[in-house]
Amino acid sequence: MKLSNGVEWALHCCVTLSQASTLVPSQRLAELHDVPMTYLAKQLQALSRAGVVHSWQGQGGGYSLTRSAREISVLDVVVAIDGPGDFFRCTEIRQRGPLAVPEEKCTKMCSVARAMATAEAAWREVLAGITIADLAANIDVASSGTALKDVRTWLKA
Amino acid sequence: MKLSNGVEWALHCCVTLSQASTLVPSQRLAELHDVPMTYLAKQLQALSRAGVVHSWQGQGGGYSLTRSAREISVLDVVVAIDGPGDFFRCTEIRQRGPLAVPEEKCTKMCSVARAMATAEAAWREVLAGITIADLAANIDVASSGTALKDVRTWLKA
DNA sequence: GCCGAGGTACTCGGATACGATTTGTCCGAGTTAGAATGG
DNA sequence: CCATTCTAACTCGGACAAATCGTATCCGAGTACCTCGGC
Repeated sequence: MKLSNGVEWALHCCVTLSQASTLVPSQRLAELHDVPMTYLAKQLQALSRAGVVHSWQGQGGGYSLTRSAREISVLDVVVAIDGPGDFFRCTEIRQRGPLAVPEEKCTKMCSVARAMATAEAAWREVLAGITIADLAANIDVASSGTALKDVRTWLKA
Repeated sequence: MKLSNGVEWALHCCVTLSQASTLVPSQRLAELHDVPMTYLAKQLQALSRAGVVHSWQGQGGGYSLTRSAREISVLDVVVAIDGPGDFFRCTEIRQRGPLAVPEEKCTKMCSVARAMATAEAAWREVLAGITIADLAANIDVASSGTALKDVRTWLKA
């Protein structure tokens, strides 16, 4: 099991957008991160559909965050790219085979599914507690405060 | 992103094996859960390689747990089937493009990768805290104590 | 000089091929149980 | 009757196809800016 590469790109793009004072087209985002423009566009499309970013067409158009970077969690981005589905989907094995449990007896979730759901909830909780603003702040600390400034400068050029 | 179906099968098989007083061949496990025998064998193979179960060849052979059900965590099984790799693998985007950070400056993990790693650790921690014995106990409670007894009886028949 | 219409260039959006990973299947190697045979 | 050998059936293990999902790409729809012409 692995997460789509698009998640990483989307997160970096959101951090970049949080530093932009103007709209940023996908061409420019792709250039900055050195990734295939056409494929990145697909991810941005997903972000747009999920309401994380807003798109503006036409000359001078591009993408912008729909709300403050502090209001966008990492989970929002992950769900937008990877879909809302759970890692683990119970196929109700207990209802199959010679010892099948009748459906009316299955009032509670299967214990296996429950365990996986609990773990997944913990995962989601952590991601929901981290915002794009947090990511940006950490990046800045790691680079001694130059990284975000460089990005802002580059975006204006 | 989704977890392999084999994980669910493997977990149920481990619960079943925890109730067995003798070796259980893959044919019988497949019959009980109503899944393709040949494919289930593949998952059991993975469990065997990971040291979760022990296999015995020849007539009267089959599988058994290598240790007590209380000593086997759900995480052990998941890792055995799905592999030890992380969901998220950082491709070091920060080292690419016009604003690439030189490698010697990358002493700390990327903040994006760190966020994902934290979330994944939380997920693993939950799964590491749940054992096959716990799963069995919960199944039994949900079925008013009949499910495991039925399994034990069926295994002897 | 000002206003408006038109064209053009640039943007995003969905539909479309390719590749990799997961899923599913098969046959061969190894081992044990049992039967047959000789003592 | 017992020990030994042989056979045969049953088990797992790794190697082999098919399907699904993620990756990558292209071309069309839409919009804003700029230019050009008329007033």
